[in-house]
Amino acid sequence: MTMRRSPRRPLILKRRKLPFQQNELPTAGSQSQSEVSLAEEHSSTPASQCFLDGIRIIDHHSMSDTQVVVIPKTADLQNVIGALTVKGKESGPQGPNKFILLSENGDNATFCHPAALRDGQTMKAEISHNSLEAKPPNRTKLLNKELECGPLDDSLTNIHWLGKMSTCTIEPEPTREESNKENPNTPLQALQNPHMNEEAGQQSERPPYSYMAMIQFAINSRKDRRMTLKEIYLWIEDHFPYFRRVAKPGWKNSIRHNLSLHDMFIRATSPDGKVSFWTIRPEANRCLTLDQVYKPGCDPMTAPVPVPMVLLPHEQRKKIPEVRKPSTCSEKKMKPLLPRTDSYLVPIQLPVTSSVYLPSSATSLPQPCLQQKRNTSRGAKRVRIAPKVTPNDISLKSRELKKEPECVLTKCETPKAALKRPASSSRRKQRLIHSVHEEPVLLCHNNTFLDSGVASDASTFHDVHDTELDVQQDSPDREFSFKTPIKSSNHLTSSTPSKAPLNALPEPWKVTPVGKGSQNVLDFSPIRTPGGPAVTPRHDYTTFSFSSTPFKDLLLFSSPRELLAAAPSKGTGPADSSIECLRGSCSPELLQAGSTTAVNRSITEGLVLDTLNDSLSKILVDISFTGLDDEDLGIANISWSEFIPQLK
Amino acid sequence: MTMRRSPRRPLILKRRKLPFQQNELPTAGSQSQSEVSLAEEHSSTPASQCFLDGIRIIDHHSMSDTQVVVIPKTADLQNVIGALTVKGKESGPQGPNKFILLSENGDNATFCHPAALRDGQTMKAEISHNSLEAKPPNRTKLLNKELECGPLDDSLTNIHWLGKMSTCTIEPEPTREESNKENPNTPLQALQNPHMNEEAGQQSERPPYSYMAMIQFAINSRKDRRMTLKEIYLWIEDHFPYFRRVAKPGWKNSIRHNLSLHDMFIRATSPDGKVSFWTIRPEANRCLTLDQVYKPGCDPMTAPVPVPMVLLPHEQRKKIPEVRKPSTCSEKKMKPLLPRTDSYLVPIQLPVTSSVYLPSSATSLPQPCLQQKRNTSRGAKRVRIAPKVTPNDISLKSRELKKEPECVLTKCETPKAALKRPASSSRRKQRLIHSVHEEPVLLCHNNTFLDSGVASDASTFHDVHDTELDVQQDSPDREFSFKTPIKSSNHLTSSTPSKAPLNALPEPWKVTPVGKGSQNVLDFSPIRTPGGPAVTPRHDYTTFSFSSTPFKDLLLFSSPRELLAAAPSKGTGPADSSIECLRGSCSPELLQAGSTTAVNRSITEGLVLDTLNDSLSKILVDISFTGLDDEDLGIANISWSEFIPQLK
DNA sequence: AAATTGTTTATAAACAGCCCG
DNA sequence: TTCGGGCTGTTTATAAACAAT
Repeated sequence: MTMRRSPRRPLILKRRKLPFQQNELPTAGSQSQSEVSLAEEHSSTPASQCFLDGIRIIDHHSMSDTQVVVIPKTADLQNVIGALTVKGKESGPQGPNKFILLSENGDNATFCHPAALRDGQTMKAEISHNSLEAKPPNRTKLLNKELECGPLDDSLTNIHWLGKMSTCTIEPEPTREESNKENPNTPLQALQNPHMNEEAGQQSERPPYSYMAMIQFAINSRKDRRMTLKEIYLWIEDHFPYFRRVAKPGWKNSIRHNLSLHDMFIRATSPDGKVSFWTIRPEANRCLTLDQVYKPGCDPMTAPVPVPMVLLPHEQRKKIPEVRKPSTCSEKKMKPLLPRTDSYLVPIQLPVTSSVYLPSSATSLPQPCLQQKRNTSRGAKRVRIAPKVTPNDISLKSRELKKEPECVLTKCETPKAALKRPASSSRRKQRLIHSVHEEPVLLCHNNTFLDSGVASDASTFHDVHDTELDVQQDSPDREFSFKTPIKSSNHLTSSTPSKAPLNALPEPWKVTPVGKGSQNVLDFSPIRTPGGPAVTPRHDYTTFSFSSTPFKDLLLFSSPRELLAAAPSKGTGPADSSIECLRGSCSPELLQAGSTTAVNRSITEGLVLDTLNDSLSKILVDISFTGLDDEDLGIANISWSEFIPQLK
Repeated sequence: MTMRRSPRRPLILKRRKLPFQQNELPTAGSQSQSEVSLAEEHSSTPASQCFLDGIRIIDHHSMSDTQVVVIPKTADLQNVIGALTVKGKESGPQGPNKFILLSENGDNATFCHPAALRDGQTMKAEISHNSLEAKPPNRTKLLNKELECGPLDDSLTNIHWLGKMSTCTIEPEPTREESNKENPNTPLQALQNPHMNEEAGQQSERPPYSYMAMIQFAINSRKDRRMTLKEIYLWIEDHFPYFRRVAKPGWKNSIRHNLSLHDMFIRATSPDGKVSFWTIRPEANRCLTLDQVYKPGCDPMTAPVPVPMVLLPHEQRKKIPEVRKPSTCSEKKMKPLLPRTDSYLVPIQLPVTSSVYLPSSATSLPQPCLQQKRNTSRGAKRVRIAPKVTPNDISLKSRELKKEPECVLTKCETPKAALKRPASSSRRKQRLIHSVHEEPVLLCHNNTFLDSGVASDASTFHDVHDTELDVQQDSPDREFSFKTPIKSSNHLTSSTPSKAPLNALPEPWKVTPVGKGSQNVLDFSPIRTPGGPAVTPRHDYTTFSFSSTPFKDLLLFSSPRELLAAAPSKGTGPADSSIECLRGSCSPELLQAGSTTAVNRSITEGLVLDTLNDSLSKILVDISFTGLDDEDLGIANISWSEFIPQLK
């Protein structure tokens, strides 16, 4: 049908580069407005940690190896297990290994975010007064206990786009209550509405979310955070009528494809094996819901975002600076709240005012760093494609900024010293490996093995590290150029098939590399555990108190101390233990599963983080399998030169 | 151009189901022919293991915690490190942790497969007499030391399809020697040859390999097993002129896409940071090369395969049984040597005669298990979609076959007993989780953590395990039916967009579930380490001598003992230690990286295994992060009922 | 400024397992 | 009962949009 034009992903999902401010503004909250309200409550009881269903894990007051697990009566066993798993992994080998499990009677779960508790305990009452979820009230109880997880906070909802949603979803077909069937109404408006700009156009625009995001929205809307495929379909159809009306039926294929592709989605089978649910890997789930991604009443394009990110002292985030080429009118209203920031590079985020996001296209960089036309600086570069460096530059420039000891190691030309682990980013792929030091592992000591969270964790940041290094080293020196002749083929030239190889670029500006020496790429993006909604602040930093390695400077920040200073409290006390974790003492799971305790991040980061999140596991596998850090290994560390003098 | 027909993946890559013989034939080599020759030499020195560049790791004759590493002078340091890494991980925490590194002078590397050593030592001389590699002699030295890795064995080459390749690749353009440019000749034959069936059609058929496979071929053809993107392009163009002639330029996009998508491919940057190479994760690399995938002179469709698989006593593998609907004449000559066997399920394989593969479409199942028309039994099912079970059936049927303790546990309804780890397959995704026992981890004991190869490993097979279980439990009992009405939409109905929803199936047979009780799904597919070419037999089984857990029955086989008995030697002595590894004592990396020592497998398995391989890491991450086996944990095991009586 | 390299999303499609009528 | 079809799930291919170099 329809000529099968080449599948076009929604333009809104286009990646754009949100440059990080790379000047040394300690800034943090320059033109702060007022949006801090969101999730800034509940900073008490630092040794407590909330999980799904309101399960809390508290340090025992006296025994360091023991923790108390408070389990609400309504909690699922699986959530208990999940929480314990997360906690256990988070705590690592040195962490407490005994748990005292207590049943919780009522609603004294004051440790957790109220929304999270509500989610677990009074969820069923939630549905009715949840007008902001914008979900058509029909089909609220599709299955037995699969209730919609209410919005965490009313202030979170009342969203522009959702508002349109709510109106439109109710109107089209009110008769879908009992019919749990799949596409009950696709026949109707399907074809007569191909342009979706007219009467129903507004409501049927393509949502600005990726399939992966929508699936997360759907799954996280459930109390137990699992959904069958069919329910995911329905949820998406309910909340995004585009898919019910105008989308081709292939969108379900895409949903399935995404479920299969991303290993953040895992399939679980009910105990009786009857149904299979799709869940989100708990360590990867940051519990994004649809109502979280919009700030109440804010225009996503211009309004500030609830909880902006911090922990990047110099990096200033801007919302999409340009007007986003106002063509394709269907996009104008579907502004994504979570535009891809800076090529998926997501900094750690602390609760600050929302204004750190530059409002809109108006504000350029506060510190103009010589942009050309687009005010994007080449700040945080994430995808680095074989940066050019010469050894000279390395030694020369490597101490420009931080002068970390590891920097030198990484770039060291002598193979012996180069026993670093291959770099890996927190992206899905793109873990750069410096081929000199391919597999540094030498040790087989007892539990330094897979357990070597140290090495694995460090490698997670290795990429950043490299980034900074490579940024500094930039000299034109290449042995063989990749220059390929223009390939005067009469059949398509570009290896990337593109619709218009003709230069029809509306905005011809380009960015010049600026001040490469002062780039602060923050690569760390800890992953939130499903301990209640994302706005829940984390109080418990005690799980990061590892003893393994001495504290090392975070390579991620131009000045880690500065970073710490800039971090606006809310658990700054244990912060450096968490940073230590970042650097070199956490196990991979800790990074993955245990980052619940990390600095509070904005929910709006979630979607972006999800990408990282989904990827992190893959990279961490590699880390686990490919390399262990040669340092921090303790006993099993073997000196290479001792054994291979001829290899020196 | 060309109307942009919807991208059509090569039909040859279609998955087909190669049913496993599930009857109890101890068989192993029923109608054995003669193809054992390939890699069956060098069964001496069982404690030696070869790695890249001819590096060998040998057990020390007296000290159990020590191994001797023999390093040829030509070996790269990185390969040394890689080998040690692999070996170390393979050995696991209990393995030797001391290495004596010896430099090897000449060619006394008798432990390794000759081809492997040749690869590492006399490689440069290899290129010239390597007519079988079918690589046009021009452009043999593209870069400094990137020499083509010669064919492992002359008997491996001389391939049907490759023969065509060699003739055609030389002919088209002899003038590409100096021009390292990218598409020097695409202009010429590009468009006038769109149907590729005529004069140059034969040589320009689409190769039956996936992009992932071809990239592996390319990278592994290099001595150092790394290639730049451009070299990958060139290699593929040289060896598969289809891409130079008829393919749309988008194929390069696909190459890049595959490189990014599969995390088996990692990008490494040269020490000076100038170039970035693409490499294959060493643990994931089974060193497949193009010349390995064809048996000398065998018709891939009908001829037996060099080293068939074993370790599945009852499962009988057939080559693609059907004639593969001889339409689309371009496919007829491009028979894939490695058809997708049984939905990517790859069993362990032992060196037996090739006849275990059923020759062709002629032979049905040796033990007719009531097939309908197609002789496919529902034997090894890999993708299981929420089979229905009733609790009654569980208890009733769960002991039908094996009566493993874990089976009962897995299906147990009481949450306490259900502390199993979520099931996970060795596919890319599809790790089934039984939601009751979501995160069984409770322990935080010292090195049982990420190090818990036991649990992780076990979980790798959990899926199979579940498969068997679920097979037994099959009763119609469902609470909510997913039945969706026929969706009388006038716009496309099927959620999976398909070209012909009209039932134009040439073969209308369907398979009936047969003898569900006697299914033997072998889910284990150890991954080969880059220790020389895949044909190299592995002698070293000592690394599997773990002490952790008592031997447990392999859930994978209906009778593990039988399986062991059926395994035709070649290291059967340590075989059960390896099986023990399979079951519950290996660390994930051992599965992943250390399976070098596992039973010898056919090179032809490689492509299929690659898929698993690429996936395994992802799954194993999940395993590492999500669950640890509650049994085999030793000290850290915590009784749930002890702590949560109220959850009982 | 343009081409190359790399990442990610979208869509189509083939196919397998499972269920149901 | 079997069979066919629909749903679910996995994987590959292709196009495309970007980003970074």
